[in-house]
Amino acid sequence: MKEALCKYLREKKLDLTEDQMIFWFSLLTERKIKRGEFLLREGEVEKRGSFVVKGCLRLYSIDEKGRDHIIQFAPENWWIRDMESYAIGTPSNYFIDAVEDSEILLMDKTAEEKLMKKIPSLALFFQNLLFRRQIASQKRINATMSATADERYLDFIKTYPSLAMRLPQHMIASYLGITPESLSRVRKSISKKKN
Amino acid sequence: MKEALCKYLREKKLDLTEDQMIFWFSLLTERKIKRGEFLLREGEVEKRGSFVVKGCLRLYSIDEKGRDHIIQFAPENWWIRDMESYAIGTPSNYFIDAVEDSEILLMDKTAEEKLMKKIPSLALFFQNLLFRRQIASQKRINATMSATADERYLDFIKTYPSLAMRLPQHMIASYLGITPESLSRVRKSISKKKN
DNA sequence: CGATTTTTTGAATCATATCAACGTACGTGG
DNA sequence: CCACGTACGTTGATATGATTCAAAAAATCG
Repeated sequence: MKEALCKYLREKKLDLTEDQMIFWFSLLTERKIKRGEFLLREGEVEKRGSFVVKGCLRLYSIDEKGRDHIIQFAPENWWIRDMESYAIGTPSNYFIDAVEDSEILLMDKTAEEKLMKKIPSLALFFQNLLFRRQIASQKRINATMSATADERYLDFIKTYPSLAMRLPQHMIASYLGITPESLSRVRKSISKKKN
Repeated sequence: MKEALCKYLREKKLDLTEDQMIFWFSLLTERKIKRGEFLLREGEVEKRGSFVVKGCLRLYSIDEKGRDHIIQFAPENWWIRDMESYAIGTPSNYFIDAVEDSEILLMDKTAEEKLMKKIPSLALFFQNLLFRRQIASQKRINATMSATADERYLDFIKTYPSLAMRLPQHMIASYLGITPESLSRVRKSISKKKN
């Protein structure tokens, strides 16, 4: 399972020595989780991050009315965790579970700290990931304010075409911040326009 | 003007030596900008970040219909820039201007790189800022999906009470992603409830 | 295959937007 | 320092996009 991470790092052009890789791997835990299985529940403290080798996870909240709101999807080669709970140590307001049967690599906090200390180039690499995520979040904030549901949906399938294929529609709706019914209507009106 | 930065760093418990401070200051440019003056316009490339000593800046987009959407406010002791344009070097989709007459310290990209290399503890400090911003962005994304305009407004004045006092209402509306008219009604209905 | 989940559709409703008008506050130049 | 003009905030009437609830149709799973 760990070769997947190797391959990912090569693609990201992060060159680590054999020793560095082995050291990193020694800090990771492999795990398979089934669709619907939880990695984090509201109220728990996030103590680790996950790298998705296969499958897909999601980070989401559930509001007082019982509606869920997906903050992030994590398909292959994505990292996922509740950063707030992880960083500050407070009980999480979010859930993380598997959207599909998945294979993941877990890295806990002490492991991460050791790793960053020992391999500074990795620290830089993770910082870059954080940077990109922040850029993406800002775009998403802007999009929810300035674009209609149609536009956001079209943008979603353009940005994440493979996700749009594999995910159930109600989850895409949840990510877009609309109801499944609305998404269904959006799709209908779009397909009309195309013909 | 630079003492303001010193004070800020002390509050943040970032201990730098005299030499380090002097080195940093040598890389900064002081500037005063008047209300309404631009620091960045759509189409330009962001080449620097600003630390606000006094006053308030804002980062916002303008959509095709001419409506503006405020992504971030930066009052005293905040850093502001269009990270996307800054990091990737692409033309910005945003504007940055002064909400009030302001005093700022500018740091350009080469300065930042030099600084991070020379003072690693500062790199860590900035990384922490980025972390916190990401957490805040995630919360904001979640809020726009799960909370009503009323709730988001109440949350805003709770989280940024001093900003809520100084800023014109239409800007708060723009930040919340609603129209000024709607905010006016939201405020009305809230004040009714209180009596 | 049946059972469960997901998607679609319809009708009523709700939150917010839009447009227009009016009053108010504000800062700017004479 | 006042008067004027512009920007800001409020209000009303109406429009619109999205939600809600209910139910049927379609897809998926065991």
